[in-house]
Amino acid sequence: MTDSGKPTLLIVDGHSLAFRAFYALPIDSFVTHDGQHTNAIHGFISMFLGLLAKEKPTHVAVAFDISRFSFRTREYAEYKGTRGETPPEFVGQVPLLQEALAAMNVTTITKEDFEADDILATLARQGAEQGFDVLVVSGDRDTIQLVNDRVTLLYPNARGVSELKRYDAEAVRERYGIDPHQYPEIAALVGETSDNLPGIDKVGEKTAVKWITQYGSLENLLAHADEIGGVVGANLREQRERAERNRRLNRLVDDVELPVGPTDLERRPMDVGAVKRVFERLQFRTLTERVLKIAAAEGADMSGEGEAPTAAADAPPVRTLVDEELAAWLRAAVATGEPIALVVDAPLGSLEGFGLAAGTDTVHVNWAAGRPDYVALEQWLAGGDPKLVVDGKRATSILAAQGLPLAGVVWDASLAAWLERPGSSTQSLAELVGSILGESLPEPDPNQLVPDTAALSPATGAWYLARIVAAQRERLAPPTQSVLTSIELRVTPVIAEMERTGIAVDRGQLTSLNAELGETAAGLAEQAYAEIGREVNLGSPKQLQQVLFDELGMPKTRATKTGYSTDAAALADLQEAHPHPFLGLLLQHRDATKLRQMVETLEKATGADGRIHTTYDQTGTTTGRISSTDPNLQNIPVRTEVGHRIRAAFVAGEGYEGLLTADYSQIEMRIMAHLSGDAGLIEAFTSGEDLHRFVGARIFGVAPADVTPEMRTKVKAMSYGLAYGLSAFGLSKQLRISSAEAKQLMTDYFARFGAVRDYLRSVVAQAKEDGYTETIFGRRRPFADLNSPNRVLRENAERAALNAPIQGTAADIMKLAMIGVADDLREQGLASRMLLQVHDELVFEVAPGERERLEAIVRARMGSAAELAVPLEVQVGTGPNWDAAAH
DNA sequence: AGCCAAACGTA
DNA sequence: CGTACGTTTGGCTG
Repeated sequence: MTDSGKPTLLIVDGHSLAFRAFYALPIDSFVTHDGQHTNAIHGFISMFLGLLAKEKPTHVAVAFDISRFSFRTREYAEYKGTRGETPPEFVGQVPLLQEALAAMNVTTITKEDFEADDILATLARQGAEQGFDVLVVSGDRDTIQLVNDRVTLLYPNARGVSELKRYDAEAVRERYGIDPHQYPEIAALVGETSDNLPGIDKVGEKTAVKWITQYGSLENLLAHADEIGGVVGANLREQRERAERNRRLNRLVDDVELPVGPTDLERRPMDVGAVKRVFERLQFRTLTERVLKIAAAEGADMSGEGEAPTAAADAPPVRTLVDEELAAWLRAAVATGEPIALVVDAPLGSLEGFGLAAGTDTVHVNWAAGRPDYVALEQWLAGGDPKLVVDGKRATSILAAQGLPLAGVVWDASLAAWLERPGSSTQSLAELVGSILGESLPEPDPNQLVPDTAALSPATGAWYLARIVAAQRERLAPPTQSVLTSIELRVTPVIAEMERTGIAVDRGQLTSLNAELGETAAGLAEQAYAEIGREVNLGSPKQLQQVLFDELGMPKTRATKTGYSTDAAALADLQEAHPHPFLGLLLQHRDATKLRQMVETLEKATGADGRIHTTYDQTGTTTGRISSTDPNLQNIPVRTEVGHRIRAAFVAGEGYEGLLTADYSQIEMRIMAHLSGDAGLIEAFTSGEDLHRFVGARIFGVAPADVTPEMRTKVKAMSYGLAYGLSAFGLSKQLRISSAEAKQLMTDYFARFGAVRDYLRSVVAQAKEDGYTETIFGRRRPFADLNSPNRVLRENAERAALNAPIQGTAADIMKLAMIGVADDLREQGLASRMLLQVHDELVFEVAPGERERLEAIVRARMGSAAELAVPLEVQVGTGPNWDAAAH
C-alpha cells in the first residue's frame, strides 16, 4: 500500500529489464559451475527485490514477450529488424528467470502476437480505472505514453537496472517538455533506431517537441505541414508516412485480452522450498538470503512446497518409556508387522537416545549406556524387525560405537532422496520434511542463545520420518526402489564398518617423508628465487602471472577467469615456447609441496589407534559412486615415485599378516562392450590378448605383435576417452597430435567398433526422451539440460549422460561385490577385513593364514557381481603395504 | 569467517 | 572442446 492507502500495482517488462541487466552486469562473474550464465537473472531479481522492498506493491506481475514476432512485425516486417542475434549467453536466462519468479509466486504473463509492453499498457489502464496506483517498470521508452496521474514509469538509467528513474507526469514534462501522451508523437517524428523505425530526416527531439507544442498533436501538425518552411518542412511533407507508420507501431495496445486482471495479481506468499531449489541451481547465495528475508518478513509460506503448512502441533504427543513399558511397547509395535521409524538422537555424535514411531504412537527413549532395562530395545535393534531410518550409515556407526548392532533396515529416507535426485545435496531430516512433505519442522534457531522453539523430540522426528518414507514409497520408480533395497541399504553397513576399521599407517615413514619433501621444496624454492632474482609466493597463481608474463615476458597461456593459466600443462607449453629454468623448478616445487601437504594431512588424520578412518559419503555423487572425505583416501598418489612411497606407508595393522588389493581390470570398457554388444570389443575381452594391443591391431591393420608402444598409447587414450564423450579436439590435445590425425583415429576406431558409437549415441537419445539415464541395475540419473538451447550446457549434459550409465553400472557392480564379500567373510568366519574402496579397487587386511581363502572369496564375489557379455577380470595382489600389494 | 577460483590428486 | 570426485591455497568480501 502507498501512503495514499490505495493498492499499488507493480507491472514489469521482464524481457527488457532482463536484457538491461544482462548488459549491466559482467557476464563472466555470473556463471554456474556447469556453464549457465545468470547475470541477467541475478540483475533482474536484485532489482525486483529492491522494488518490492521500496514500493511495497500489493499486486505484482511480470510480462514477457513470447517471441520477436508480433502484430507489429506483420505490419512492418523490418520492425526491430536491426537488432542482431540475441547473445548466446542471454539465451536460456529468460526461462530460468521465469522459473525463479514462479517460485517466488509472482505471476508472469505472456500473450501470443503481442509484446510485453502491450500487456503493461492493458494492465496499467485497467489498474488505473480500478483505483490502483500503478507502477510500470520498463526499459522501453514507448511506455512513457502510459504515464498519467495514476501511472508512474520506472525507467532504468544508463548504468543498468539497479537505479530506476521515476517518471510521473510532471517528470516527463520536465524531461521532454511535453505531456506523456504526446511522447509517442515525438518518437514517431524522431524515429527509433533500435526498433529500425526511421523518423523524419533532420528532425530531432528539439524540433519534434517544438512542433507538437505548437500544433498540439501529430495529426494537427501533419494537417498543417505546408506551413513549415525550410528543409525540415520539405522532409516532413515528403516523409509524413514514416511518421504515421511509426505512430501506428508505437501505440501500445491497452485492450489486450488477458487471462488475469489487476485484482488477480495480489501478492502471494513465496514458496520458500521452491525458491531455495531454483536459487540453488542458479548458485545465488546473497540473493537467496535476500529473498528469504523478504519472504519471512512477509509471512511467506515457509513450508517448502506450497501446501498448507502443518505445524508440529499436529504431531502426536510423545511418551518417554523405560523398562518393562518400553519392552511392552516394542512387542506390540512389532506384532503389527509394520515397520517402526527409528531416529538415533546423537546431536554431537554420541548417542543420547532414540525416537520411535509406530503409526501415530511416538516414543522417546533416553540412552544411558549399560542400563540393563534396554535389553528388549537392543534385541529389537539387532533383530530383523523392519525399521525405517534416516542417514542409516550414521545411525549404524553411532550404535556400533556403543557395541549395538543394527539390522532390519528396510528404508533409508536419505538414500531414497538421493536415489531420486542424485544431483541434489544431502538433506537433513528437517530438509526432507520441507522438500517431501511440504511442511516445516520446528527447529530451534542455532543463533539464539535461548531458543524460543524447543528442540524437536527425536520421537516426533521419527513420526515425520515415517510420513516421509510413506511419500517416498509412493513416488520412487520401481527400479529405483530395487537399487535402494538390493544395493544401497545392503552396502551401508559394509561401508560403515570400513570407516570404523580404518587402515593402519606407519607414522614414522610419513614423518620422514614429510621432512624430506619439506627440504626438497625449500631447496627448489631457493633455486627458483635465484633464477628470477626475487622471492615470490610460488603458490600464488597471481604472483606467478606477474613473474612469467610481465617480468619474464613469456607468451600468454590459456585464459582463465582471473588471468592466464599457470597449470602444469600451460607451463609445459611455455617450456617449449620460451624455455627458462624457473619453469621446471616451479613445477617440481609444486609437486613437492602438494605431496608434502598430503603426507602431513595423513599424519594428522592418524588416530590414537594408529589408523586412518576416512568417512565415506554414500550420497555424495551423481553416478552412484561413493566418495571419501576427511581425509580423502581415494586420491592417494600412485603414479610417481613419491606416490609409491606414500602408499607404502599404508600397512597391515598389528595382528595381521599383510594387505590384499583387488581391482577390476578395465571395468568401464567391459561395461561398454556389454552394453553396446559390439562384437569386436567383446572379442577383445574374450581373446585373452591385451585390450589395447587387440584394439590397436584392428585399427591400424597390423598383427597384435606389431602394435608399437605409440600406437598402443593412442588407442588407450581413445578407448578411455570414449566413455567420457571425448572429442577429436580433446584427443588431439591430450596426445599432442594434429586434429586431423585425431579425427582419423576416431574414424578408424568407429569403423571397427561401430556398435560402440551407436550405443553411445543411443544413450544420449534415450536420455533426451526419458529425461534420465539408467544403469543395468536400474539406477537412474535425471538430466535437465539435454534439450537446453544453451550449447555449452547441452553438450556438457550430453557427455555426462553418456558417461552416467557406464560409471554408474561400474559403481553398482562394485557395491554388489562388496556386499557379497562382506557376507562371505562373516559367514565363513574370517578375521580378515575390508578396509578401503577406491572405485574399482578394494583393499583388505589379511588375518594370519587367511590369504588364500580371502583371495578366493574376493575373486569369486567380485568376478560374479554381474553377468556381462564379457568376463569381469579381477587382479589381486598381496604384500606388507598398499604399494607392495598393488600389481 | 566464508566463499570462490585455480590447481591437482584419484578412478 | 573428457566423466566423477575432494583438498589445499591464495585472495577477496563481509
